[in-house]
Amino acid sequence: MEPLYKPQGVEERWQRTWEEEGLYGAEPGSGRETFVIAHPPPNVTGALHTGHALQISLADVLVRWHRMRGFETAFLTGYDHAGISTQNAVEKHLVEQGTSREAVGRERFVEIVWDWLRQYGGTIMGQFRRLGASMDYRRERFTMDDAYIRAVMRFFVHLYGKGWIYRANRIINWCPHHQTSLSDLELVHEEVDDALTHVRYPFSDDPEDGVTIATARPATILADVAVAVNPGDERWRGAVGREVVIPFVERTVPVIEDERVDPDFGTGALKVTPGHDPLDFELGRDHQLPELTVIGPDGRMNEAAGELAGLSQEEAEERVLAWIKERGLLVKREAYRHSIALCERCKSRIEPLISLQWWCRMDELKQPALAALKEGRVRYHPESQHRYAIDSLENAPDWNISRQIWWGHQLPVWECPDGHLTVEETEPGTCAECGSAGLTRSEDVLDTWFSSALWPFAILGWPEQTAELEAWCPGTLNTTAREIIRLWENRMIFSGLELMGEVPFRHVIIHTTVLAADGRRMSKSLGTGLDPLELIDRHGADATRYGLLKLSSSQDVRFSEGAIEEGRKLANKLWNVSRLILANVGEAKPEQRPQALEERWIAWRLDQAQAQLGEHFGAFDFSPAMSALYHVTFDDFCDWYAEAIKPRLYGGDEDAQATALANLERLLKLLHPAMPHVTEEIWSNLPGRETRLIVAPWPEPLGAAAEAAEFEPIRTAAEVFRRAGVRPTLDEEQQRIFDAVVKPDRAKVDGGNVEAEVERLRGEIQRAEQMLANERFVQNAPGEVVEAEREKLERYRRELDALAS
RNA sequence: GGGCGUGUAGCUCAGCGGGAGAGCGCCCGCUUCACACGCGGGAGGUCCCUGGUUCAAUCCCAGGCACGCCCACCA
Repeated sequence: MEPLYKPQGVEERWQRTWEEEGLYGAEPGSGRETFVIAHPPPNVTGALHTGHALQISLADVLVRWHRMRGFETAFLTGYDHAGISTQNAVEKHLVEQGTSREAVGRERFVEIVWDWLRQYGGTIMGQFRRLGASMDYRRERFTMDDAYIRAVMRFFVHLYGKGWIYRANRIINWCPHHQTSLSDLELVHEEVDDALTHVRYPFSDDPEDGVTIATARPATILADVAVAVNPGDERWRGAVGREVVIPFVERTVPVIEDERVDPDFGTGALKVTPGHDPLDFELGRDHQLPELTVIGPDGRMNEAAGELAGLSQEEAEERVLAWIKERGLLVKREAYRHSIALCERCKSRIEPLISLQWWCRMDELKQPALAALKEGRVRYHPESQHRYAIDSLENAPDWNISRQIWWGHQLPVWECPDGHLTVEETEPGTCAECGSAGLTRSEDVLDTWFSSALWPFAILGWPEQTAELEAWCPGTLNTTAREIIRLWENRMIFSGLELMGEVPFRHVIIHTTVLAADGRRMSKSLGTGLDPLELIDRHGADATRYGLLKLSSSQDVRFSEGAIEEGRKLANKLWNVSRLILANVGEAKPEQRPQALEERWIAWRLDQAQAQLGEHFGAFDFSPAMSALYHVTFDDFCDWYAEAIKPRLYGGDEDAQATALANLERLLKLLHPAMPHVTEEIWSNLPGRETRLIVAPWPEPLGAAAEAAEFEPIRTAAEVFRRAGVRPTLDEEQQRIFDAVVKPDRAKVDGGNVEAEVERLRGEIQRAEQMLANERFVQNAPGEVVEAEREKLERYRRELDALAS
């Protein structure tokens, strides 16, 4: 064995072995307690990023821990068809080949997508494997599998049957590039430098006077149908009820009043354009105003724009402004910085357009989910995210679920020549209403999140009553990033409750967002992304897992490679202490024979570490769990225990050898969930080892807690061993130095300088005496606090006496 | 405009009513027989500011300053 641990090669070998030996596999119905994670399906065209890597590390450490603890673990995975992303990728590919989506037509395009996915898709699962994710890859599912499609159709028809899915003409977010509607959640907002134009709209009966409005989009003036002011706005009191003339189109429209107009913005007068602005749309509906549209789905001026038809909005704006200026109606034009909505994928400016779309009503659908959240039947961690999730759900607006793209779940909606709609899971022969034939299917597809909402149970076979569904639903937990709460987590919860009367999982871990080292968001387009595969290549999967878990926290953290390096060092340290033990155990078999002080001490420390690990994993606190592993390995196991037993190992003391092997086994087990590869590799080198560590039973505590009384008051390893005179590998001078060390403790004992320790103890005694002399403290503090203080005082006095003698 | 959160050692972060900590970095000394991805020693901090509560505050409360994220229809 080389002194330097090299993960390359070792890790791939174990990943292959574990999978080939079926150790990742899960089978329902073992009767054992279950631990189930339906891992978020990555985009089928996606590549591993740091968020995935963290998410997998979190989930896998819990999965492996539970597997060792004897749970029936199902770590399930698969792909999302990712409608818009995938369509984009394939369209780009077509353009490179000199053709286009439109040229090949819908049917052929969908075939091409499938071919393309077979060729280029699905690479990410190999990357999951490279991290050591112990998923049941045999059960991989895809959101476009036949069975999955049936589940999605069932869901739609069910909601439609309850009257919770409906079609309506409303203003929606339109992406001119993708030529589809988008939900609010698929937008990003960006600040831009723009201009705010103040224009006077003359009164029809007094062209010299009028109402001055302010607009950032003069091109939409053509679609104005009213001017609105706030009812409390004195400035415009006289204008209400009169009519003004819209510039350029010279149409006469009323001046109305509405509470929603902000008197403090601009001039306090709002031009109302229901066709091209969400607020105006609502005003228009409430005041029964006409809805005019002058911008088309391509983002350019349409036929209704008359002589401006076909122009870009910028060109149209110039023409309108020129017209206004000529007639002296331009009051002013000022620099204006505001935020605009962009498509999150292509960054095109979102065009608010009126469009006939399908909607999912949320008011009733969300109620059981709200109740489940409030009652804690599903729990978000950390707690702050639980409150946010409830809040988001309470405020969830109706959901636009239709998209005008080609790749996705086509709506199960058929229209007959008379315009009647038939909604069924499979194609109906005739119209449900009039019985006529010749039905045509809706061209729209469903929002990808509509199908994702079924993930944790659709992959188990729902709506069929399968053994998997029976055994693994509700699952245990789901891990995800904060921004996915509304898009996915809440939707899975209400879907599960609606369709099965059951929550789909019990816990949701909202994990840290890992930012780039400079504090910016990791993003491919910013160039701040970080390739986890590169980290794995350089430091190993174990180190990468350890590092990401160490970084994870309750807040966002900046990436620092130091954390990964710490993991690499830990793997190396473990490797080397194993070499020490394996090279010096002779024929011994692992067995606990704790006799010497150092053996009783390390048993106690391993118990403590194991208990801490359980607490931290149980609370989903990964960073302190990693710290505990690091310190028990470096400080306790290597620095003190291994050093202390060296002479006995070398001297052929069989008790020491057998116990060392047993302790090493325990340490490997504790480390395995976080660092599976290096621990399995060492495990395979232990004498007479036939089973795999991945399925080895989690150790029973040695019950060494009873020993705690012996060690607890002494507080530090250094003191334990100083008193016992153990550290025999060192010569006298080194012994003196070592004796002076109190490494794992903050109390600094300079053994070569007794005065300093005496000084420290005197300080402690003085502080404790002061507190105990303080009547208010003694009277008001809880009894056990005062008692603890008394005990401390006595202990300090004893230690001082011992030191003095 | 709302909501949430963060300001602790040079860096990345723990701790959260009675001792100011970890890893990395830095300085000094060690080719010690598992490991220089190591061992030992050390320097380095008005725990953002100002008030308040408390016998006691980095920790609780109020205000301020500075950052970050999310939400929102300010044309």
